[in-house]
Amino acid sequence: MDAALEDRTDALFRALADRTRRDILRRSLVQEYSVSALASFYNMSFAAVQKHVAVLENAGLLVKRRRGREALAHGRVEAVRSAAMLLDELEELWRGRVARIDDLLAQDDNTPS
Amino acid sequence: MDAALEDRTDALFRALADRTRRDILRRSLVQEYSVSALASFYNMSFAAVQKHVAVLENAGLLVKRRRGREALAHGRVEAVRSAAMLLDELEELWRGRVARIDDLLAQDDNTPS
DNA sequence: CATTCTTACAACCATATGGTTGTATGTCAA
DNA sequence: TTGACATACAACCATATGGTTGTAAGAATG
Repeated sequence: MDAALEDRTDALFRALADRTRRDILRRSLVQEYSVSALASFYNMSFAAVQKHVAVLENAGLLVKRRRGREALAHGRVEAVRSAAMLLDELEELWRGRVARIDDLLAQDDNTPS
Repeated sequence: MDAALEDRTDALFRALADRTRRDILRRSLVQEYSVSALASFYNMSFAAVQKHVAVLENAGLLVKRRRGREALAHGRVEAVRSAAMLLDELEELWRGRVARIDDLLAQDDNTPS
């Protein structure tokens, strides 16, 4: 398994591992919000929310588009799906019916000692 | 949404956000491994692997049972499923066909300012 | 133009995380 | 009983994370 893929997977799950970010994601999956509109929902600074948005964006879970002075964020359901598929792979592994088991368990870094 | 539920969700995704832990989970979903057996797969200290196992256990992704002097770890596919279901909820939200949208978006802490 | 809104980003701080080594304890085998 | 093996856990360290405030700059509006 590719190290870059693992990096992206780390970022994906890490982005999901924060309740504020999950809430931002929920909202921005339903409709577009400017960063300041999102910020108004939480009792933390604008900059803090801005950072959360950046983490989600970095993980591919959300994209921003520019409209005048504001940045409109909307969630990317495909990224949510890809996270779900990674979990499905784990489940398949458990079911014992994975063809690519070598691929899944093969290590490049973190190599057996 | 319950704060305790959010805590568990944080722990779930956080546990999944590390490649070593994902690998431990993959392996222990297929079969039981003692902690030291798991440790032998990675070039880091036994204690480091032990901590990763503890993080997975704490997130409910894995359980340990005792056999003599060794602790056998095996993955809990139900926890993997519950993580997948959380992602499914996000997807449903995006599809716009969620009945419990109020429930999902209602905040107790992180209240609108 | 001047002002206000919205974003971007740097600097800083406290705590969490992922790793280490070392020590203690329990279990199996000789 | 002694010794080796497996686990547990504490202490420590460097870096990442989640928050803050402050500053700068682009875009809408008077």
